[in-house]
Amino acid sequence: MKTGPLWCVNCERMMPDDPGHRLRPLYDRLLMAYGPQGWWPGDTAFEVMVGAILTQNTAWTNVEKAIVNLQTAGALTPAGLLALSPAELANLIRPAGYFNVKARRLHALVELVTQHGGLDALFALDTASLRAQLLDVHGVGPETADCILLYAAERPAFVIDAYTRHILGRLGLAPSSARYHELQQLFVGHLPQDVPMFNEYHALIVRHGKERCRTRPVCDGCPLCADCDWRQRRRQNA
DNA sequence: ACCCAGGGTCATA
DNA sequence: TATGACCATGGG
Repeated sequence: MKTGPLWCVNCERMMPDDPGHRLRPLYDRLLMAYGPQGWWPGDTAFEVMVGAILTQNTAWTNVEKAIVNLQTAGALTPAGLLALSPAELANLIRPAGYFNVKARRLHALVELVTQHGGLDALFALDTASLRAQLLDVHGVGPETADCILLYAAERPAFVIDAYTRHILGRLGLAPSSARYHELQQLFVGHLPQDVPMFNEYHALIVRHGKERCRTRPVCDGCPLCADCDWRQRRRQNA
């Protein structure tokens, strides 16, 4: 990725060339501001996988209702979920929205688990193979695959979402045209491959987004704007 | 009434 | 490659 020098428009000084150098301080500041987020909410790896599908473009509060319905129906296991008809499953997950689409996606995901003879066998795969298998499932894209890798299989996969793109853009750390893999490499390439830290980092980014998106003026009390280091913008010529 | 959430797929140009 | 339509409920 092309990266020019970073210039703080507030304090008028140069920042390190590599935007990746800002990612550790960014994490520290988010953690300081919001504290540990305790992700992922869910008791089992399978429940996390189900939640990863259900939360696609959907508020988590709605997902919780769907999870409760599945739990009550005994459908939070591969066998239990597979025992449901598409219509029954769709009805249970109705509160999460897109219920017909997501019912099919859940069945496809369970099919992958079944093909490998269970979740333990599936998660015995190396990370690259597991990610490829997940991406083969209809309805599992890069973000959902990495959510499952990180929060269910506990692999060092950094999750990129819309909030991540927004924050990186505002801080001038990546262009809006950057692709998923490029943004992911920015994090993976400049941070230790630490699963609990990746876990917390993404959760903090989402927390920050929910906390501040559309509820307050952009820089009013924002923990990322608290000192001038965060008001940097890329410049062509210093 | 309007906007959008912890996305992904598919059809077009 | 890059947009746009579509899926659908619930809370602000």
